[in-house]
Amino acid sequence: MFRSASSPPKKQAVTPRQIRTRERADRGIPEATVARLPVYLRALHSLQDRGIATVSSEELATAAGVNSAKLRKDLSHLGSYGTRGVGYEVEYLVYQISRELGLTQDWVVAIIGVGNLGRALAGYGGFASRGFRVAGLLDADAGIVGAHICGLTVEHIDELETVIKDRGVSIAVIATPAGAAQVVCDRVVAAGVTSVLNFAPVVLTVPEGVDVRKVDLSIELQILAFHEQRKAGGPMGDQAEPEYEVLEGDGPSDGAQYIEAVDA
Amino acid sequence: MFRSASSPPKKQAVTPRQIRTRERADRGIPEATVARLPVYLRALHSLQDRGIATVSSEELATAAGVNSAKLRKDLSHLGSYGTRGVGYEVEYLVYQISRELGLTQDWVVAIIGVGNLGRALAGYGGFASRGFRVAGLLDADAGIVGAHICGLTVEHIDELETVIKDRGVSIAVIATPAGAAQVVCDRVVAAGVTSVLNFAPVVLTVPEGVDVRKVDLSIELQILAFHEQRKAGGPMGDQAEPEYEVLEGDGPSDGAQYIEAVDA
DNA sequence: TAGATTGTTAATCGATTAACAATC
DNA sequence: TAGATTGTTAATCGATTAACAATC
Repeated sequence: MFRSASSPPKKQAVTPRQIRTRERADRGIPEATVARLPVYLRALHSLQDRGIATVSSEELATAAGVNSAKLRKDLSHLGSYGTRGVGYEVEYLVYQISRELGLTQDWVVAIIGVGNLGRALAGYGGFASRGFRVAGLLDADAGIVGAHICGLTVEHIDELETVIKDRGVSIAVIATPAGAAQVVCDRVVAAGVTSVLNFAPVVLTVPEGVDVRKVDLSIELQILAFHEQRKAGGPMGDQAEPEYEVLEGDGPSDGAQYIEAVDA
Repeated sequence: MFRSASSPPKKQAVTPRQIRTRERADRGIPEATVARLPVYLRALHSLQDRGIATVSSEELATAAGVNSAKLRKDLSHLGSYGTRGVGYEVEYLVYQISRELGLTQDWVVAIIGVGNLGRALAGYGGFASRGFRVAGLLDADAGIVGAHICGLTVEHIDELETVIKDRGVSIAVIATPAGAAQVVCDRVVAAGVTSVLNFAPVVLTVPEGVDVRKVDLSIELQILAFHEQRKAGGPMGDQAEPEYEVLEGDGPSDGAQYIEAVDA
């Protein structure tokens, strides 16, 4: 507060790029950084468990699987929470990252679809410890409704709107079959939910202002397969290099030779 | 083949940037593109199911949830598989993307850890239809070993190396508790696996040449919470805008005022 | 003070996007 | 030919990284 209008920075020409960068920095934290904060938080919790009170960017970066420049850059978006020559105080950093991520408050979650995946999610210990409280399990299958899972009773999907409104659900986890996902999504959004975590293998359509994140087991495997194929063991791994060199600087319609390579 | 040395492109100065871009284009497909190919493939399969034979970049992009320029750019990395004025032939594009991702061959998968999550993965229909064959389910719990799940018998973790080698497993899916994940990972890598899909909430350390992808349920929720917090409903949502304006052009250590805002 | 480590700068890299020439 | 749509270009954007001044 008391530092508001003090000591303006040295006067200098400002490029459009710099203006945009500054606006972004002021407004929020880069998406890539947000996605890594939970990873840092987990590493910090692990350090806490081991009774470590202070950590350097180098050590924390290693624990989180990133390079230290990236870690420092990421943390600098939150503020100056380290001490030069010393490092970061673990407990303080845990608090700051938690607050930034919104984990100092509780989030009420409903899981829709109580198959194996829904059950796995309901029983996942990582939720409760991070401020996520599962307050509803819903399913369309009458054979599952009424079952007791992880201290909750499975309710019928007809109760969806009631559950969301009465219990203040703000995050919906969709673990239904693909065919039901969009309908369920429309209903939770209509009931006021603005954050959806989707495990169904479909692209959900939502109105402006609603956030959807997608976890797709099959897509991850397909990405692995792509890279696996390129390794020595893959059937095309050895041919790839010379094949591409022949094409260097060539025009479009390179595609034709791929087919030949496969048919041959 | 027969187009190798024909018609060199117009002579012109080439910047270092262009050289790098060309090298990358020749060598492979950008990671961001690879990650989207499975999404396009799914959308195309859906079109096939509906009997649609041809699709424009605009339509396919909408179905996949991306913009059409990005889609065309992505597909251009594979080759020229469209027809100007017409669009893409669905069946042909399915084939080309499948081949590029390595889905025209079968990949043998082992799932380690047969809790609810492992079971969900074992039963996931999206695998078999994409060329992934689950050939092993392993667990350390004697109470689960021997159980029949999705046509497979759960085997003891002691059999891990045998299963991997005898059945030609090339992708390991780790669905164990956090504490067991690194040990299991070390073992599958030692047995020859070079692609790992990790569901355990830990950062795995692997040697050069081994690919690890990570799916973390808790991290996805935390990212959602961050954005949810910034919306109108969140406690800071309304204050954020004016608060930031005061800081515009101010020096470092902006962080201090965040704390004040919370404490106040 | 000397050593250590942060926070920031600036260069580079990779990804996105609008626009449009090429061409069916 | 006229209309439609691809494939490519080039501008812009956002992310990564090494290097180092600031400073504990």
